[in-house]
Amino acid sequence: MSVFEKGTPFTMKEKNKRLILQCIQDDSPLSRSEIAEKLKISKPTVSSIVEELLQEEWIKEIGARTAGAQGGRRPIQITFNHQARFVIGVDIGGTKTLAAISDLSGNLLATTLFHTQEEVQCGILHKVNMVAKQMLAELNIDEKKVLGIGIGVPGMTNVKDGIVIDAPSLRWKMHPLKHEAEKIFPWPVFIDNDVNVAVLGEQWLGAAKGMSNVVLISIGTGIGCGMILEGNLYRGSSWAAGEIGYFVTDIHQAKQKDDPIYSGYGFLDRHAGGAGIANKASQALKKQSNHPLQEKAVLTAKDVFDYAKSDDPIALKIIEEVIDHIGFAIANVISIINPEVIILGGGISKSADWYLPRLEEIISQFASVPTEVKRSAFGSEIGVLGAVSLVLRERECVLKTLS
Amino acid sequence: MSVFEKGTPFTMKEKNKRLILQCIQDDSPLSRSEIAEKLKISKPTVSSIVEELLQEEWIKEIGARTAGAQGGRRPIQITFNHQARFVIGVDIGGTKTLAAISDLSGNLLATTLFHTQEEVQCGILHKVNMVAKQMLAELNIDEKKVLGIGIGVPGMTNVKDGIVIDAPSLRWKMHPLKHEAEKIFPWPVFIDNDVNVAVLGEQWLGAAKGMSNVVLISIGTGIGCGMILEGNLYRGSSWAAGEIGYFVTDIHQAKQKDDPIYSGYGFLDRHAGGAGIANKASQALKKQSNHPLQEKAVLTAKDVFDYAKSDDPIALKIIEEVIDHIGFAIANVISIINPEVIILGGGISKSADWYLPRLEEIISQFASVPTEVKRSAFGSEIGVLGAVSLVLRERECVLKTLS
DNA sequence: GATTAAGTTAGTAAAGGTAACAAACTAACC
DNA sequence: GGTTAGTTTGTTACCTTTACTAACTTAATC
Repeated sequence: MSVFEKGTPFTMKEKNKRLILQCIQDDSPLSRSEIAEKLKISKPTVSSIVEELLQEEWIKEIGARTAGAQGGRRPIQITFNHQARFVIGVDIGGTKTLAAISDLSGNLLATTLFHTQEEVQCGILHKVNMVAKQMLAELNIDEKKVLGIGIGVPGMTNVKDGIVIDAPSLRWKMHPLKHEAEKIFPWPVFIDNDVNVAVLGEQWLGAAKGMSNVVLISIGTGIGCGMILEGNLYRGSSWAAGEIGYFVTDIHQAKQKDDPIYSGYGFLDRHAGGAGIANKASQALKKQSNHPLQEKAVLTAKDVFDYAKSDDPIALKIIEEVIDHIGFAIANVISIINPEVIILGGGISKSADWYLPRLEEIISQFASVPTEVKRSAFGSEIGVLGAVSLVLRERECVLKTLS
Repeated sequence: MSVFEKGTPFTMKEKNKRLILQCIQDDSPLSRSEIAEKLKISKPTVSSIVEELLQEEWIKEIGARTAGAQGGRRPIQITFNHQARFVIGVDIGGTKTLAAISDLSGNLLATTLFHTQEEVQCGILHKVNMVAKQMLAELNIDEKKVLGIGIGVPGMTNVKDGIVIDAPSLRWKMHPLKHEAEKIFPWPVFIDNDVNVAVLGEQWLGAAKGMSNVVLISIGTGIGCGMILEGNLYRGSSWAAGEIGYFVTDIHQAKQKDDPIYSGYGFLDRHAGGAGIANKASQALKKQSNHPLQEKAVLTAKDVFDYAKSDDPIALKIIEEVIDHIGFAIANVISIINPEVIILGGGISKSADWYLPRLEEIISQFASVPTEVKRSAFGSEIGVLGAVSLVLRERECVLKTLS
């Protein structure tokens, strides 16, 4: 697709056009002459390509700047048109689904939230299509100006064939989501794992802006990570990269016969994931009497966290162990990947401030190189932002649409 | 360097030229017309580029094939000229250094081995230069036909600036090897970590031929791994990727106060590396009497392995623990990287047959996806082969030399 | 008005594409 | 067995696209 493309005058021009647009997007406002200087492309070439981009509305002229101190003609300022095209981002979660319309700079112009489960029967995608069209109508955006729709899915995904291999919370197995979506939407469809999508978002506009090597660790029901390596999402040879829920951080415990094995969950999931925490807590409470948590009908990881924060000894012991497991897992990730930064995402990242010092202690002591750990820069919108970023990345071919 | 290159008629031609040469290298013999068909480049363009490549001796015409069944002009067969240029590969090891002259297909035409330590004083590179020139003279190869020299170094290396950050066995710290080499050799110089170089070799011609996602795990004095991800060597954000010697596979043991810490070595190095094995064995023997290993003045990991193979209980217990640590470490690598294959390299890979079943057992039980584990396809020549591959990869610009 | 910088116009060179053609072969036919 | 039709390879001639250089116009400052 990219490497094996032959060179023709046409591809040559496409390349230069993309280069110029990118340059304007990064450093606007710019004049034609500044672009020529920056990219070392001759002024006539720049002028002719800029002319085309203007016609296609990718860029705008915003009048002349004052001339330099030594005089000369005033340069015509050119800026990127953030509203040239739009992208639809969708974050399908186990409980809630968020859909949004975004411009080319990641400004979310409209969002709609709905409960996933209520729609899972008659088709989440139809619901998405409905709310998307509604939002587009309200914003008065022509459907033809939509570059594509990006969908983040909570499960392992074969991006190439567009198949969701396994998404337990949606009960999808080998679900041909992309194919199905292409029948419904009039736009190009791109799908990926929710963690991959999240790290794309953080690298585009969040805690890892512009970095080339980024790992986002998501701790929720299970534990997983998304990785951007050398600027590109790394998905592994069978879409299973980043499955650190399977990390074994204690070989003696792993080898014990009574260490439980649930299919679809790994050692770290069981010992540090949300479900594992709740499980451990209820086991510990059985041996105990008169504990306030016993009154809860359904025990969640959040409950255990809350009690730990208020220094409840039982909860604290559990959480400390959990944090240790996570800390060593992160240290191991650092040792093998050597990222610029580790970003904490997922439900548990909300209490990050509380346990971050302990994580940092473990990392500084055991990881191969000291590495910064940050929490996610976004809240619930990270998923849709990442989905938008996915579309923009995969559709480098953007310029071909209108030219 | 690659992404930000503008498109000009010249770059366009370079691209097509490279494409055609690659095509011939992969599938020779080919005719002009087959190339045009394969690459969808017009016949006149192919002819003119082929003409240039012939002039530059990158390819050869080897006479006509018989025509097809339906008649027609006999196609002129074109093959890649493996001897068009040559590459020098150097593998600097802690004890021995191997230098070799290779053609473009990885045939080692001549090799020279010498002891590293004897030359480390007055300069390994001068010795390399001497033997290289000698080999070139014997093979009657013009110095100008050497594309470059690749050097594998046993330590962390900053490839961009050409600085060896830390190579304990050579006592190099922040050693500007590339700069020094460029003063000595009349050829372009490329350096990298020995493990990175090894995985390049395996992916080029060995156990991972043509695969895109490969991890080579090297177990010697310490433990490290080299990774090819999406076809490219992955080196991390500060040249520290693959430092799995720092993996912690047992958090309880790691947290113990008496778990020793040597700087430059990680948890896994200490518990499963060569030095760690020898250490553990001598400790165990102190509590024992009348053990044949006690007679050894210097205890090596190989000794312990040999005794374990002959069912000596003390050695066996140590080795079994070591294999477990390594097995879980590999399982963790698989879970995060999801490579197509894991290759075992380094000194200990020689006894791989013996412990491979146990590794496979651990991996199938604990890794996120079942993954094949192979041993290295090469012996001592893997380092120089990889170094040659490094030069060929980094010098994609090959065609610019003579054109 | 001289100077300077921005942007355009005119002409040239480089590269790839298409179409037609020569070359070289097979096969069938008389 | 010689001739002819059909096929495939590789080349030649010409066209189009694109970028570049150089000169020029425009619109500022001093």
